[in-house]
Amino acid sequence: MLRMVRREDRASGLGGPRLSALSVLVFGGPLSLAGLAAAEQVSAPTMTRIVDGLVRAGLATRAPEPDNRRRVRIEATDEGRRLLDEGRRRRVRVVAERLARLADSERRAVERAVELLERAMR
Amino acid sequence: MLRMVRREDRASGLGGPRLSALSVLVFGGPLSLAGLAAAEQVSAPTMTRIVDGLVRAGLATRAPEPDNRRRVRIEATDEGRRLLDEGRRRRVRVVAERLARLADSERRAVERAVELLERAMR
DNA sequence: CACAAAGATTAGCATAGCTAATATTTCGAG
DNA sequence: CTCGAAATATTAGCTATGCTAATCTTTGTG
Repeated sequence: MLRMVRREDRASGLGGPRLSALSVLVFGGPLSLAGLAAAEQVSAPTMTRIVDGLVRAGLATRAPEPDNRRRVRIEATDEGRRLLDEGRRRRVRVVAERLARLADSERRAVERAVELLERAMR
Repeated sequence: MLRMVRREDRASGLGGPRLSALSVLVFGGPLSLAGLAAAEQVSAPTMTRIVDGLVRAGLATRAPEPDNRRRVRIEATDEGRRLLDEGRRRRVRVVAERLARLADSERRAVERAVELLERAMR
């Protein structure tokens, strides 16, 4: 999901992959390991260790699914949600400050270009 | 310099940091280790090892500077230049194909927005 | 000459990426 | 109902990247 670690993100103490996986859990809800690995385009063993780190840090929980105990259900904790919200606020603030330098009409032009690019790149 | 490894880059067999450092050498010319580390915003020991990899792969050379032998001069090889050019062609082609979906006026609107954002983010 | 400063490397640790091999649980065929 | 195959996750073992602290080499200076 997230693809880069920016200066504003480093305050969290988490590396990019953990932060990114956590954001999938927070904004997309609980997932199996395979689901999370697919969402992050990473192999299952790699995701196992990223989740290890999140669980150790108290940012996610891991428990076997009751229906099918081959699967694990990975879920963000409240602390994980809080950490991510703070990170997002920091990020948004940095970009918002810079966008505020543009005139209203210029900002509208940027919005329009974003729409065009989203359509073209899809 | 480069910040992400895209699908189109992986054909090179190089990871993001090596590819990125190589691009600095190719487009910016030879540099000392400290110079390259600063350009890539990475510590000197980290850059030492990235350069190790480039040299092992035959994509860069490392030699002591004759004037001041404390320094090393790191330079891209012809093979390094070739590899990077091919990667760039792949990348440019992917984006160009998608941009071709836009009408001329739309593409001009995107260009204008890029200028605005470059100014605002600086 | 002796010692400090500059520049690079080495040592040692953690995170992330991979593939191959190994549990563990579930399902299906007979 | 049992036994083997499939599904899912983890472990093992490798490489690459990131860091700081310690070291080595070269240069400059009192």
